[in-house]
Amino acid sequence: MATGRDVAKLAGTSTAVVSYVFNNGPRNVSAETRAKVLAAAEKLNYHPNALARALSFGRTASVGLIVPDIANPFFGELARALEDAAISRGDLLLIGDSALDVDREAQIVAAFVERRVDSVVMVSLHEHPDFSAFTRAGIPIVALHPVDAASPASSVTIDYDAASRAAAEHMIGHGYETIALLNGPSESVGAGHHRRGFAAAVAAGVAAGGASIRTTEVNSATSRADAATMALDWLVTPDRPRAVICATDEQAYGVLHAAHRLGLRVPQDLAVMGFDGTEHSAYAVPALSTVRQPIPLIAERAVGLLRDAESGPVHEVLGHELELRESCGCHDEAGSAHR
Amino acid sequence: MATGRDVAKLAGTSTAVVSYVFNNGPRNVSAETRAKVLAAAEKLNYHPNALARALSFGRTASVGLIVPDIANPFFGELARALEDAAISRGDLLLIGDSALDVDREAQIVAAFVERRVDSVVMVSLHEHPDFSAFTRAGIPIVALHPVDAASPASSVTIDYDAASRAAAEHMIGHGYETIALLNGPSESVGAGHHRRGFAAAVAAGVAAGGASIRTTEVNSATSRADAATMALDWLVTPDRPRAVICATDEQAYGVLHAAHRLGLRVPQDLAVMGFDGTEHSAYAVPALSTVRQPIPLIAERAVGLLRDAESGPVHEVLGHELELRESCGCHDEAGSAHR
DNA sequence: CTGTTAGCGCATTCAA
DNA sequence: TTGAATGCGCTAACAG
Repeated sequence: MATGRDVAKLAGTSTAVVSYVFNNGPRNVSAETRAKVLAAAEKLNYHPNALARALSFGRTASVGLIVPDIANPFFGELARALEDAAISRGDLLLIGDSALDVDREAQIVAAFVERRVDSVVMVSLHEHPDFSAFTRAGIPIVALHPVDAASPASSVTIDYDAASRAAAEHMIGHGYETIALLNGPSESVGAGHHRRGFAAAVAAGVAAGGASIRTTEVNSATSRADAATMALDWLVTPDRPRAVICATDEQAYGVLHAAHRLGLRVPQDLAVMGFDGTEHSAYAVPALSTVRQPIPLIAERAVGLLRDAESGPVHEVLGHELELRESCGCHDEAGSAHR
Repeated sequence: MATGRDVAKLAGTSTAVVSYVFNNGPRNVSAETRAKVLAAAEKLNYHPNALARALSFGRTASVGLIVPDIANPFFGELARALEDAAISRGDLLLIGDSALDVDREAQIVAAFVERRVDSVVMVSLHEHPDFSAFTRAGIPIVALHPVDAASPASSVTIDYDAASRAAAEHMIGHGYETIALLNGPSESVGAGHHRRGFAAAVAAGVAAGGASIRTTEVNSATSRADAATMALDWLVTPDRPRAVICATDEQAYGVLHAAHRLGLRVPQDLAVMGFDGTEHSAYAVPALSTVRQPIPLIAERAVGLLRDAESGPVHEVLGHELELRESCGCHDEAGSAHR
């Protein structure tokens, strides 16, 4: 690869001028020499070495993203949105997939620190993540899930408790009397929020004098495969619930599949509610009712916080939205009337 | 961040020794000083600066991956598999999402070149990609789709023509007499392969004296949203086909959704075949019959080619597999008998 | 407006 | 076995 020196030599100038040209500063360059430099660079296929530049400049123009599972479309959409935001700032987004493996997560954290990413956006596998590797390196970090008050990380999230509660209240409003929460692994990051939101909705329903509701919590990994396997056993029993509220869309897809295999009609025999609200949820069979997280907004705010990150951790809470479609029993897009 | 000099100072040695310790060479270090260096590094939270190291060493220990759409689970799974392969080599995988946008693709290519990734794995948006930015920089590249014979890139693919043909032959074997190909955009990268494979199967069927088959090709973007929208209009007409073969699973999901909305039963009223075979296809409603690409193998071979990439472009063709489930009419996992 | 030069942090050759 | 010194490619302060 050609270096700045090669370009300078060919253009008959110094390396400083080459630098000035490619950075539009900090010194001015005459139009004539600028043209010569550009021509030489073109001819030599010169691309400034970002490593050397970063080493000198003290900034890598890159932000790291760590997600638990890049094969989950929710994180795919998130990565997409963050890349949009990063690129429009002139940064490169480095995506790391921890693949639901804590060792892998640690490896990626280390790799990002060593590569001196300017900042990090992270969805950790841990309930109480250890951000010290980043903070000790002076790398600002935004978590996309709630963090401890004492944590050095900023966060951008929706109000999970409220969102879960809204989902549950909606199902209660449908009049379903046996409702199950299909939660993530019971000690997983978000499980407590879904549990609390669900319980709050039930308590409020009872207080309001509604019919008594039987509830249960079951668990599966956050994947459609696990949820389907689990649901295939679970929903075959005669005391299966009338409605299922899932902690993620992925799990909801698994339930939808299991219901189909078992010959259960959704929503007539089993109502299903998801959580996350990726674009895919609209194209499920049947269309999945879900709680939509505002992914583009989350991405935008996350990089926004990174930009002016000097002022200590900030915690932003964004709004969620109930996306009501067919699977919960609201709309009927498939023909036969119900509800 | 602490530097090697800080560590050397605290350990009472020179920076050279620090380097020797962290690289296990090229010189030996006495156990005693080694311990002192390690202790000092630990205390200072020393992480070697990968940029400086790369600048000096001439190697960044990173491989770039460019995919058209990271929100498509096929590419998510691919990224996952490639990250596995890269990490086991001690490399970091940089994932770039071109988001189906050729300008974005060009930006990522430039960013990877400037960051001097050691090699690139790419699924281009172009039918005839221009790899010159990489080749002129001496960066070896593996495409995961067929490339021109004159191309400097290696490739790892399945035989798309044969795979498409196998899918079509299977549907013909079911006895469906009106079969449509839901292809990608007609000038898109893989459209020609699917078209040829489909045509070959039909011709072979006719030659074998089978019943005459009416065929059509329709097109949509490679997304379930587009496919669903398109199918909603298309399948409502009385002359809709009995079977649809899709160029991607994403499009098949869109068809499944549209069929549901239109009250068409799959496979009784409409048989559907996908293509790609990600894990998700097994959990569709109904389970999707599809052509499975061997993603882990593709990933492994891709980084394998990168390792010993000095010997000019290599083209590997891997095997595909027909994954027969419910949507094509083969299995019935949902109760009522048919076929 | 432009050239010279000193780092940025690390790896490594050459001396010791 | 260890230390001093040089270079990787680029930026920016310092001199012209």
